[in-house]
Amino acid sequence: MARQRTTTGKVRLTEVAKLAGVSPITASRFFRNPEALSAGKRERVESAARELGYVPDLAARALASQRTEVIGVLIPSLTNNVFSDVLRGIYDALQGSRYSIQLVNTRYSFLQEEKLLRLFQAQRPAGLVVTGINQTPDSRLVMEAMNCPIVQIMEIGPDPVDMMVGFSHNKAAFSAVSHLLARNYRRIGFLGARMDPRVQRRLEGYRDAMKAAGLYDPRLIITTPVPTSVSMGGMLFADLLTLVPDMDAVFCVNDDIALGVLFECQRRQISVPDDMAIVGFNDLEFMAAAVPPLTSVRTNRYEMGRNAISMVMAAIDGERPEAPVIDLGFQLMVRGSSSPRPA
Amino acid sequence: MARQRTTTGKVRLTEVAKLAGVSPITASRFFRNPEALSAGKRERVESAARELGYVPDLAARALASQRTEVIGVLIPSLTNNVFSDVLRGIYDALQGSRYSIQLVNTRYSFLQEEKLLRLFQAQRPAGLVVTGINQTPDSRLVMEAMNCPIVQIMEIGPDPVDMMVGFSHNKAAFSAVSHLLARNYRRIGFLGARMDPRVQRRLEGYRDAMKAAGLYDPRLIITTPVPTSVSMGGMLFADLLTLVPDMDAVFCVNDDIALGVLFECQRRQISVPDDMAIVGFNDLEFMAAAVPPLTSVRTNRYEMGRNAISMVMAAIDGERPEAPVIDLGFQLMVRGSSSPRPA
DNA sequence: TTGTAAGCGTTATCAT
DNA sequence: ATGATAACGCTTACAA
Repeated sequence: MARQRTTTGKVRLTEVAKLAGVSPITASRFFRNPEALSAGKRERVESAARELGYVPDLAARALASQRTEVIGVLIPSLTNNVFSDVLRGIYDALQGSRYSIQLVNTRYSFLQEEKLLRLFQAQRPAGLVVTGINQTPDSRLVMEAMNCPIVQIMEIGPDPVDMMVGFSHNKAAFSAVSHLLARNYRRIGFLGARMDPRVQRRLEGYRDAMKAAGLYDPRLIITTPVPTSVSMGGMLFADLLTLVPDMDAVFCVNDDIALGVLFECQRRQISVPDDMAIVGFNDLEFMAAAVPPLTSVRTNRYEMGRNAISMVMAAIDGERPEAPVIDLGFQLMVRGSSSPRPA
Repeated sequence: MARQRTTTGKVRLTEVAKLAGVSPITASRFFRNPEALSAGKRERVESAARELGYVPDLAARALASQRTEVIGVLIPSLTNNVFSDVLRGIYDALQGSRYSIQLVNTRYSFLQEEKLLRLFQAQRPAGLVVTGINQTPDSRLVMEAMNCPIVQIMEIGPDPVDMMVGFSHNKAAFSAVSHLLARNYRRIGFLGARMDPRVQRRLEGYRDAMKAAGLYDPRLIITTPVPTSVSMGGMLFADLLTLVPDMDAVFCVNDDIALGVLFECQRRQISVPDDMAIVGFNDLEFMAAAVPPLTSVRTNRYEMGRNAISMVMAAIDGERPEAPVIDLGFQLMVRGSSSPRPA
């Protein structure tokens, strides 16, 4: 009748406490706030724990305390260089803190995102970092119910769930295209792949700039839903050039595409920038090393990750930022691939 | 005197059970194995849970059941393209399973790795994926004490902690260098950055091949502990070429370095492969798109990630692979950058 | 198929 | 600074 659980065979806090000659709660305090103990007990608990090889049980801790030290992170892709920089920032900001990261991959799917948010809900994370600002209504409800600090990253917009760190993709693209216009390029193509919400906004920025200059022509736009790659850049460029032979510049939604264009130009002996200017997006490391060096829009990905985690950790400690939305901006890195063109 | 915990305000399993008119354990079974309930109770529990907005508490579950559905993954870097492919494989293999990933970053530090392993120990993960085979003795002790399936990935060797999926970096490098030798290149440089254990083994493979051909010359080797990058590739190449002006080929420990070499050759009007052959390592996507296309060693990174998780999940279910060590091999992707050279 | 009873290992609360 | 007690929400073991 009585319960006969197979004994865990695991060292518990109680046993450490017994060996140290203190109560369990004192031993518990030792692991969370050693300063709170008298020097004598502190040492006794410490040596008892070491002697028994005690390993605290995080699940028990989470259940008893009703909180965890896990920060959930939702990103849409792991293939993307862009997110590896964000992640680096995230993990760097974490360094030395007591938090750990639970990273999940939404695969650019809002339904997947919704599922994963529900999973997090069951986990009571201490905080959450979510990519983008286009969550489904249900996702928003879940997030609002979660009662923990949440930072939306990569872009900014009105109506944050809680906090935001990012920049305006629209403005960044507008600025890149305006740069080409200012340098006398006129027939500027747009090359886009895997048109996620942020890439869509870059397209809007392109359109705005071209329309403002009275040079908008929908034939200059080519996109594909397929994931991005260097070779895809070459292909898009080749296709567009066939349709628009007088194209004199391209704005690429990312640097991989820009590199693919450069290679395609080399292959076809198209001189860059004399016959074709190239501007990329994100400013990955190779852009400056290319021949010619490629102009790009630097986005502060590492800082976004770092800031997001700092904001979450601060908010957990009750420190709210002055403004809930942080615009990290962007910088146009002008290089040889978009040298001024004679008018 | 009695405990007055601030009520959680949270819907518990008990309440769902009460509303459904069943015992808590029946409700519990519904969430873990709905088939085990009679159709009537199943529906009543389901609607009760929905009505109350029940969210299970994973910590309570973990404590009561003494297990979690988290697989821990330790990787040394997030900046590295190589690991983003491994991660993609990992997350793809996970899709649809009940497991989630806890990803941690060792930063190529064995001490950090040891710390993180201890942290995992407190978490009772269902399984573990660890990068490389060079853990510290203490790390090995922790892993052996963890009593869960463990897969070491990226390389293979004797004496696995539990299971392994990878390939021989030594053989892969040997094969790449042998290819250059077979095509009549003689003064083959070695360019290496961030010399982690696997890169060290590639250096050994290079040495073995050059020695076997009677062409080994330590002056042909240049390395740096600094992290890898495209521009670093250009710099290493430039430095080595100054020291060894008659160099006719380079074996680069990764593709970023190879791309940097290509750009540097373009900059200096060194013809590839006529004046300089280039071979990279990993076969990132851009290698085939470059001009000329760059020869590289394809490593099955995605498959390593996928296999690792499949092996862990199978082992959790008691299914052990026939062999504990899986060699995924490599393929030499021969392209224009290493065309045969007239003898 | 369903239920009863007893914990899982820790921490919050209150008191000293 | 330390301790006694009662949970935290769920599942295991066993019985029916």
